[in-house]
Formats: sequence, structure tokens, C-alpha cells
Amino acid sequence: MPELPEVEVVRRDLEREIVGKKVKAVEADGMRSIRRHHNRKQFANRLIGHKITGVERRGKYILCRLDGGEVLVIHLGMSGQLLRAKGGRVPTTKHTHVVITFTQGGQLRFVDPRTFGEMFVTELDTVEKDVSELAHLGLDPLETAMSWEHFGRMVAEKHMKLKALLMDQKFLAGIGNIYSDEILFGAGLRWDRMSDSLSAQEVRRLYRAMVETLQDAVKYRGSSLSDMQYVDLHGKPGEYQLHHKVYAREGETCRRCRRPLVRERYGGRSTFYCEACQV
DNA sequence: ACGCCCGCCTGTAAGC
DNA sequence: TGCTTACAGGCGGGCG
Repeated sequence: MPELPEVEVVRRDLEREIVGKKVKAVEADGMRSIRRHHNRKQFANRLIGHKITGVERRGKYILCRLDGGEVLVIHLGMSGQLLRAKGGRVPTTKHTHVVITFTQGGQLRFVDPRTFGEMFVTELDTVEKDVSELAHLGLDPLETAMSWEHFGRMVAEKHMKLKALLMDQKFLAGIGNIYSDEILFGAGLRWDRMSDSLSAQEVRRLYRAMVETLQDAVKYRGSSLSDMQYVDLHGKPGEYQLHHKVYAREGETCRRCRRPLVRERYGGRSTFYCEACQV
């Protein structure tokens, strides 16, 4: 579900809500969501008694620093949600796999119907070396300051379709299916253009569209589709879906040229674009 | 090195 | 109404 903007919104919510809190109790309903651990007790014991000292993001991963030098790594996968429950009396919903209770009261809950998401505790100073998904992450489009010329050199070194390149987490960290389509519309480029075929002007448009699209999406607190799988820490949906130009708008009119938008399958997933505005 | 498919899961919607 | 199928934002692995 969540891509960079949604994960960033949740990270900001977590920073406000759980930093400084100390873990009192941890419950997990099975091993699926904490599959890197040997057992539930070991997972719980690495959290209990520790205070959250900060919350960072690497691409689509959330890292909650703990006092004592460990870190709680969270990946939401396709359907994962982090929800804050204040007081203790809020009933847990179906698919709640992990509940972290703080000493000051209140809980952080991990809900994940499709169970592609996960969380685990590991050493902070080796996490980016030992966890290969993190070790191989590419640049973060919002965190890494870089010139469009530098971006253009990186893009031109590859010989890949633009959509595949934008979604390649080893190249750029955080962009998924929704935002790749939105970025490419913003840049006026087709999804299947080869990365080494862009003019300087096209590179500049792509870089600009990438940064602006992601920033806007964060500003509107992410995209919540009809399934409502993405909500923020307080259970509230985002509003960026109201600003989507192409994603899930097959057959609707292009906001720029009024022609109907098209959908194509690529790499097993839907791709939305305008045949006239994207070349 | 890359393109493409599968598997991992559950839920929902569309099609018959 | 029911059954079946397709599809959904994630990722890793394997094969050609």
C-alpha cells in the first residue's frame, strides 16, 4: 500500500506521538509479522523497558531508534497500518498482529490483513549493513539533495524503462506504482521511454516532477484509495488521491488535454497514462 | 543486467 | 444468490 509519502506521513505522526515513550508490554499474535525473530518472547524482550528516541525513514522503511542502541524496523508492505490507541480500552480490530503498550498508557498497533509487512528489532549501527533490503536502497528522492544534472547522469547510466527505473528501490528508494505514474505524467513522459533516451530538458522535467509530486503528496497526507488500506497513525485517510492526474483514472478525461486516459498492464501491474500528453 | 513471472496473503469487486 | 476470477499500493527469488 504505502509508498514514500504515506510512510513519511506516518513517520511524522510517530515522531510526535511515540518519541520519549517507554515500552511496557508487547503482544504478538503469531510469528508471521515478526518472522525474522526466533520467538515472540525474544522480540518482546528487546523492546520492553526501552524508550523510543527517534523515528527515521529509509525509502519505505520506518526505523524507530531505541535507547540502548537497538532499532525497531517496520515495513508496511501492501496492507500494513500503524495505529495509535490512546487509553487501553479501544477494541482491537481483526488482523492486529502486534500491540506495543507504553508505560504512560496508550498503544501502538500493527494491523496488516495481507501480512506482507513486518517488524523486527536489530542493532542500529549494523542495520544498514546487515539487512540487505536496507543496505541496497538507492537515494531517497526527498532527503538527498542533488542537482538535476547529477540525476540525469544517474538516469542515463541505465538502460531501463522509466517506470521500472523509478520503482527500482536500489536506484531510488520509496517510489511505487501510484507515484511512478503520477511523476511520469507530471514530466510528460511515457512509462516505457528508455532512461538513456532523455534530452536535458526531459531530465529536468522528470527530476522536477519527481520532487514536486512527492512533496505535494506528503503535504496532502498521502493517497487513500477506495479500499482505505492507507490511513495515518490516527486512522485518518489522506487526500492526495483527489489530486491524482492519472492513477486509477482509466477512461476519465485527462486534466490537461481532455482526452480519455488509458491503462496498460506492465510487469503484472496497472499503468495509467495519457497517450497525448506523455511522449 | 534486465524483463517477466511467481509466490507470499486477505479482501473486495466484477463477471458469469 | 452463489461461485469463480481478477486485482490491489509491497518485495524477493528464479529463470531466460
